[in-house]
Amino acid sequence: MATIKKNGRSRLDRGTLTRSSIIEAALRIMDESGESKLTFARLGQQLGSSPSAMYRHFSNRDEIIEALGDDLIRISLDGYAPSASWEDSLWDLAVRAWRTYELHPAVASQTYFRVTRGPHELKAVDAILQALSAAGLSEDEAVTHYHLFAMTVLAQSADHAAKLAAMKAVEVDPTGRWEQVYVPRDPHEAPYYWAVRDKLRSRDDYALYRTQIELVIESVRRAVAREVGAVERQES
Amino acid sequence: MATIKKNGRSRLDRGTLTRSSIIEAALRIMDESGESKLTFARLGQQLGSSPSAMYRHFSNRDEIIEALGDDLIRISLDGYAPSASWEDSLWDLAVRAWRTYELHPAVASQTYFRVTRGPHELKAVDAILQALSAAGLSEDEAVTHYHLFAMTVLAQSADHAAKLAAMKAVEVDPTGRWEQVYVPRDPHEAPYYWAVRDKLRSRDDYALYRTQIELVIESVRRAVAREVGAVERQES
DNA sequence: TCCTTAAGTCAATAGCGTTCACTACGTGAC
DNA sequence: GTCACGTAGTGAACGCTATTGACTTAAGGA
Repeated sequence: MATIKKNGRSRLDRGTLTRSSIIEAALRIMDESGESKLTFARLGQQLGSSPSAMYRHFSNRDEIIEALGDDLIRISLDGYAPSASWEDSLWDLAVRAWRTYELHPAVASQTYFRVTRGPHELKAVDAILQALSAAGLSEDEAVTHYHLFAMTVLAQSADHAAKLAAMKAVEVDPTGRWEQVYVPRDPHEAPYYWAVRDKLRSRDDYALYRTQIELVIESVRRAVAREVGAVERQES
Repeated sequence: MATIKKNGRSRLDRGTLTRSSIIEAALRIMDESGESKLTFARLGQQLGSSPSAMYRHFSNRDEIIEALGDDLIRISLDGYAPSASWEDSLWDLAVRAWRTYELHPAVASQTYFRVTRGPHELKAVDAILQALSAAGLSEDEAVTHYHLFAMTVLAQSADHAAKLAAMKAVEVDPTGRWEQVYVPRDPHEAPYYWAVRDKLRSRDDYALYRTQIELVIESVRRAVAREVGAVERQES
């Protein structure tokens, strides 16, 4: 891999570094150490190259993060195929996003709100629209519910990912701050809180996520019923 | 304010800097220039002090951001009082969060996922629980729907804020990247997308937000009805 | 075979958060 | 009144960061 040059210094062969090998290393670094640890120096270490070699493949750090965002969509959709039932398709897409974001929380929290304009983003949009079309929605309702579904999936999965990333970041710095959560000083200050303070602690983000997806799908069902009803009224 | 010392150099009077004056300056900087521009040097400029003077009031940069988070909740709840209708109360809280996050997108996108453990966070939790209690929910259902409501409000408002913050950051750097959004190469590559590509562009995040809040409130109504029904069945 | 292109390297720069020893002001004890 | 102490504000470091430009040299076409 590395060639020894005349002057005694080693240097990577031409073509050793590629966009995808850099993204792969960047993903590994982010997963293991968090967003702030993704530096050019670390990338250089991981790849056995000079830090500034990255600039031959990406014009700046932000472009690397953007590429990571599209890669996350690629990972998420890997092997996806529409189900017979449109509801199953939406569930599949929703769960895939959650799982992927959970596996790569640092990347997820840094990229979810970006429009990557990469090839995989388009596939994801198309997959959602296909499911909504299969449900029987008109184009207008499909667009509305596409936004509703995508917004719910991305925002909630990213919210969960951001918390995971923040917790991981604190874990390394062992101050134990995340245990003191929700400890008020005086009962009368927040009586409603006080009454349920023990129950508040246990929180299953994934169960809440599923509830929200169910609400969105229920909304799709109602929209389909409305449109079917409208057509029937028109025909009678 | 600044005293001239014997040696000819000026120095701020003792007590000029406070946590709240620093937070105020930090909020202004973030609003005007975005998250990455909040530096100790800039804070020093704004306040006419040495950059390192901040360390007498905050132990590091992260603690400043955390304090900004609690301040955002304070701003959001300023003047809030429960309405006669629990639905109005929830709507009020939801709209307040959205508006505040929209006014301070850089701060919002950096703080929404944190637990500030500040005094105002507790008030917000209590206000939501109060509304759900007024709706007639049991403690268990109130806790569940508290999480559902809070997760929806925070994640969606923050998602919107993150986009605003990202757009602002790009605005300064005028590459015009945000106009190329959603432009595919080949119709057959993403046929469902292609069919509605024009309709996809116009997107009203706030309208979608209101739809989601409506879905959550509808879910509360159904839970209330379920519980009323359960009690009546038990009595008969 | 030579010559152009571009991938990888290295050194330099400016800006960042953070630390530390230092200075001098305001306060409480006497 | 005055004296000592605690502490707010200072300024000079430190090590790390992204980014740039000049360089070397491998690869590939003419």
